[in-house]
Amino acid sequence: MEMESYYSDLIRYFSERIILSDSDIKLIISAYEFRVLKKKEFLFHQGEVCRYEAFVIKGACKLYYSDLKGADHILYFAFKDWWVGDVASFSTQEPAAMSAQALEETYILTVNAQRKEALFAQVPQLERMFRVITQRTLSVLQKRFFLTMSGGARERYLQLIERYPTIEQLVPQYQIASYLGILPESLSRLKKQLYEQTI
Amino acid sequence: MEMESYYSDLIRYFSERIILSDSDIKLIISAYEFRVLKKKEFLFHQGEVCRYEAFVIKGACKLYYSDLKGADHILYFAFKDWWVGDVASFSTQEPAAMSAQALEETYILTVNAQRKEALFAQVPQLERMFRVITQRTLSVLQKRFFLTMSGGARERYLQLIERYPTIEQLVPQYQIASYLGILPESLSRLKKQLYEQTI
DNA sequence: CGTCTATTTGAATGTACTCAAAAGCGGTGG
DNA sequence: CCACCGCTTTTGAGTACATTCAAATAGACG
Repeated sequence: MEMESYYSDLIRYFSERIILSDSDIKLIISAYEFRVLKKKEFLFHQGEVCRYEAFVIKGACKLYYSDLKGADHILYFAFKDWWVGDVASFSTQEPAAMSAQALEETYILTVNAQRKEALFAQVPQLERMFRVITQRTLSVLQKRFFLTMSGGARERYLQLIERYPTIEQLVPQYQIASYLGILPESLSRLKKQLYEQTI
Repeated sequence: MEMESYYSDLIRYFSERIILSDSDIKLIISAYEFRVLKKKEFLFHQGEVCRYEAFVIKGACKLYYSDLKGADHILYFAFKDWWVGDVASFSTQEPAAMSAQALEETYILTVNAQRKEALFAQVPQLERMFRVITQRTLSVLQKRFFLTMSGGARERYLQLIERYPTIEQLVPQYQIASYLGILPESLSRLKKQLYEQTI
């Protein structure tokens, strides 16, 4: 796998959403930097400024919030073609509300706020594209919020494995529990209960 | 209060965020339509397309999701200077995940998707402004989600009245319970408990 | 004043949590 | 290859918080 092909994933992602000229593509490639995160390495920590927004080429990250009691709450897992960042911290340079950590060796393309701003000035379609992406992200989170408010852990778990059937192969069970907002013990009991019903 | 002054609220809101020429202002005014929602009137219903995005001039709306059991979950209250809409439904014309209803007589300025698109083409700075607004909305919801995951109802209630000290004068208690994700009975007990601790 | 709606209170229930310990699994080094 | 270690998952017992269902009280509005 050549360096070039890492960028081709990003260009493909953009091209599926907006029309790009050859010069646009050159500008994009020069704005993003390739980087490898080792397993358990952080892209940014909660409480520090999120200086980079990243596009995942290969591997996986988790974005999570650690509460005052020390419990972690996973906002989402970022696999191939997902974005990793704290929107608020990245755009305002204030401390991040969450951390981003690689679950395995992960290849990413990163950009800092200045470069992204400059890129928006050079390729104005990107401004529109990122607005649409942010709208979709907001809408997905709204639905997840409603699901959390209206249902119990069982419903959240069932919807998760329906939406991402392979998730249990990709991340350990205690991380899934953290995503669902329950303890690993509770998820274990939940799965046992579901299994017993199936018999 | 003259019709003109309704628009002045919107123009002030925009002018605080981006630079507008006189012709920009004229375009904005011609894109938005003034409308009054009577108490309990809906701007859009869950399951139907959200055809209008609205800016609140006076009054208040609630945006909420009704779950399968018939319970309501308030996403947010929209007062003066807030936006009312379902971002996903408005932009894709798919069915809305929530409803928007006036809590009292409410004055709004509305725009439909076509007009908003046309306005973006005419006043490109707006595209940027709405991207920033959507980012902030996303960030606020992320924090609320983390609060919901990490804390109990007491913590959510205390943070709400700290952030919006006047909220209890503006909306009835059962609506606040719905916002907090608990039943009115639970909120009643919670407040009693907090009051007893104070003595 | 009377009716309708909102709030409070009570008792029993349920879901997920806490604390604790055992069992399973995977990798490492002897 | 197996024994051991650390980490993950499972299981158990007791607890906490919010719910459910039901009824009583308080408030708002015509």
